[in-house]
This record gives sequence, structure tokens and C-alpha cells, in this order.
Amino acid sequence: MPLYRQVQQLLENRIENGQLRPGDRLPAETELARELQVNRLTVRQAISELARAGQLLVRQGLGTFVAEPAAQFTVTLGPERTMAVMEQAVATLQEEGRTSEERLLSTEIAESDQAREHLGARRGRLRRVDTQLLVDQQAWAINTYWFGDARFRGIGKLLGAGDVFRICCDHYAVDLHYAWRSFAAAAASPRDAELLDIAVGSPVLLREGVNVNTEGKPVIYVSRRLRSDRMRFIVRYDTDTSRR
Amino acid sequence: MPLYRQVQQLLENRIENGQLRPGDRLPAETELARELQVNRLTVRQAISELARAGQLLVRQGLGTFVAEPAAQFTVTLGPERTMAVMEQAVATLQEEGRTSEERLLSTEIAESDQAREHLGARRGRLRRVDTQLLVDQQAWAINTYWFGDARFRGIGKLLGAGDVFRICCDHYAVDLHYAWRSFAAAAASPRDAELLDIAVGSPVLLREGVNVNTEGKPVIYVSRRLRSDRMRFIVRYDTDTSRR
DNA sequence: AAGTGGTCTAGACCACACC
DNA sequence: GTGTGGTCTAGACCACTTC
Repeated sequence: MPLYRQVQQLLENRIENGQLRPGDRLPAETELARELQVNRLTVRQAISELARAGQLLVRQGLGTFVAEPAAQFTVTLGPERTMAVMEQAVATLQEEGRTSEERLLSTEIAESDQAREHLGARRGRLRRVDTQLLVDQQAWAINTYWFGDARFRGIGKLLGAGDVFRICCDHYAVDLHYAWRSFAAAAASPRDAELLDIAVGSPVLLREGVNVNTEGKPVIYVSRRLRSDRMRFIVRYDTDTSRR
Repeated sequence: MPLYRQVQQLLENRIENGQLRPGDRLPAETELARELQVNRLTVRQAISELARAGQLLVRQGLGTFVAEPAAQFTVTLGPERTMAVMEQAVATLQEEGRTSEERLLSTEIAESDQAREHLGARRGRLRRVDTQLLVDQQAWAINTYWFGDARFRGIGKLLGAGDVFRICCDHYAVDLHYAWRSFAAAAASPRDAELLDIAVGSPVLLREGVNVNTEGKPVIYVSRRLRSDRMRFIVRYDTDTSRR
């Protein structure tokens, strides 16, 4: 077994048996290298794999820390076509005493073939809205919304005061339902990594979906990128399904 | 911008503009390093990030190759509680002219607190079955099934001749439905990486679920790890939902 | 200023696949 | 044997954070 993997296991063991606890700072890389009689790069390789897996948190200038245990949050999606998912999620979080906030990152007129296709919008300007979901001041997800600019004219001034779907529904009298949702996994890009506070290349859960109005016409296409160590989704078939 | 990221972008550009096509072999690392006037380690860092993202495929002793474009496969899950998902997937694949096979990796009596909890089985031996989903001879997913050994006595001799669920249903007269399915993302462990033919740390889509019989009693707990560059899931709300 | 991680180099040897 | 990627070392300098 390669040296760096031995170092990796050694660190994992120290975490597992409590020698290193969540929040603890590891010895400096040079320190570890000296202690273990290996090169600093070997230590770095071990650390970077553990950081990608979410077990360590590396902070330039500060040190390397044992990550907090994954406070996984489970969202239950019933078979209904309701829009309540994120609201349900937020409600559950607040019951647990957590604070949550959807922070506006940017909004602009932009182009995307993919968004046009999902929205069935061949012409007209598209608006892109980027937000960050913060739970207890920590990044949990980043979201990108696409919709026809004409449909939500003047939304730029309304954004920033609550979650995007609520603003759309409240101010524009739209009743939105899911048409579909998709789940995939991807490696964090440098931008993802920065906004989610994770290592580049870490796995992120990619969740896309299209929302339709009561006539079934696509209105919003949304793409979310979630920290995989903090969120997972459960699709549950509620008991009331048996009434079908 | 760091050098290795410049090299990374340079390679991405060559792939994008067609200078490097899927299946092509890249120049050797030492060659690239000489050509770009950088150290081999710098080239390696660029390559390893692209390999984790699924754009390159690295083969020791052979070379580094441009990965085939992601032949994404979409599974549509209706709101029904049927078991048809993998069968539907396999059917679609075969319509496309692909071959698919669920290959048995191992089966044994084993223990897992998690499995016991999901199955509600406090006592009795548990059987674990590991399989690999191959499409066109290539690994697409690895699966782990857990169930009470008594429920499917003698299944060891039946396995290896078709997919696990079909064997369970056909030979043991069980009618299975989904109770729930979960979606998450994770970093590929060394074992995942080997079985899925991807780089360690690559993102994998983790899909778990519990299947119940007609009385609603949990029978099988299954965990699948999917190559994220080859599969994504879509939860679609079929039109017939409107009949509810 | 001091200490941390981030990047880069030059060079060596090993493990694996193919001929 | 030859060429590929895989691992490891020693050493240097840079960027960031805190004091």
C-alpha cells in the first residue's frame, strides 16, 4: 500500500478513535511530515483526499481541521406535485433551531441553450438568478434559476428578501408545480468549491427541475448544487398513495 | 491563476475544439511537461483533476485518454410504487442496441446495523449480495443488496443468472414495491474506483432504497453506486397523476 | 514577523502493459 | 526491453491569516 494511503488511514484512525475530534486542528503539514518521517507532499496527498471526502477542512494560512460530522438533512418528497419541498425543508430546519436564508448572489439577463430548451422559450430575454442557501450561516447549496424575463418583469428589485419561489408566487400570482426533478452527481468546479466552502473536485449532488403553471406550461428551470455531506433527498411514497 | 490550472484549461480547450477527440491518447506526461515547459508533477495535477471530473481516463502502463462523452441515461420514475425501474432502464438500453448484464460479484452471510434497521430485522442471519451492472461490457453501477437469509433460502445457487430482483420475484413468489428511495452523492472509495473504472474520489451517485411486500413489510434493502458520468435519474410526474 | 497551506521544480525509482 | 503512469524525496518560494 502506498505511503500516502498509509498516512491517510493513520489520520482516519486518529479521527475515529477520538484522538482528533471535530474542530481540532491537525499538526502543520511540515510538522506531520517530520513526525511521520515522510515528505511533506506525501502528507499533502493524504490530506487532500480526506478533504475531498469531506473529513478534513483545509484553510490556507490557518491550518487543517477535522470536519464537523455530517449533519445530514433528509427531505421527504411525497408523490404530490406540490411546490412545498424547499419550504418543508426550511420548516424542518427551523424546528431544529437552525436559521436558514436564501442569499442573492447575482441576477442578470443571460443566455443558455439548455434553459431555453427546458422552458420551451425560443425567443425573449432570459433572466438568470443565482442564490446561495445558508443554514446557520454555512453554505449548504447554490441555486441557479432561469425564466423568461418578461414573465417576472421587475423582479430584480424584489429579490433578496426571501426565497425566490416565494417571491415569484407571491408577487406574480403564479401557481407552480413540479414537472420533473432530476438527480445526478458531479465534481465541484472551482466556483462551486468557493461558494460551498469545499475542496475542488468534491462530490456535489446536482438536482435540476422544471416548474410548470396550472396549464402545464414551463415557467422556471432551476438547478441546485448541494453539499453532499450535508443534504440527501428521499423520495418517499406516502401511505396515502395506497388510496390510488 | 496557478500553472496547473492553466494546463488544465489548455487540455480542456484541446478537447473542446476537437484537437483531442474521445478515445485519443494524450502525449505522455513527460512529453507534455517538456512541450509546455513545466514540471511533470504540474501536468499530473492538471490531469488528475480532469480525470476526477470524468473528462480523462488514466491507464497505468498504457497512457491517458480522452473519455467518451457522457452517454447519459435517464430513468423515468412515475408516481407508481412498481418495481419496474431497473427493468425499464434495461429495456430502454436494449432498444438502443446496448447489451446489459448484472454480474454477480459475491454473496455471503454478513452483518450491518444499517441494513438491520432498514429491514426491521433484529434477529436472523442477513445475506449480502454484491453485483455489478455492466452495459456494453462497461461498468455502470455497483449494487449491494441486503435481506434476511431465511426469506430467500438457497438463493446462492440461483444468483448469477439474471438480475437479483427478478430472481427474488420469480423463485420466491414475492411481489415487491418501493417504500422509499434516496439520492445522495459521495466520493468514490478505492473499491468503488476499481469496480467502476473511475478515479478515486470521483463523484458517484448514491441511490438507496427499501422494497416492501404487499403487506408493507420491508424485504430488501438495496444500495447502488452509479457512475455519475453515465447515469442520472429523473423523477417525473406522469400525466396520469392528474387523475388523482 | 511568524506560521500556515499553495505551488512549482528537478530528479529518482517503482509498477504495469505491451511487444 | 521499452514506454507508460504511480510514488516519493528535498528544497524553494509564494499567498494568506493572525498577531
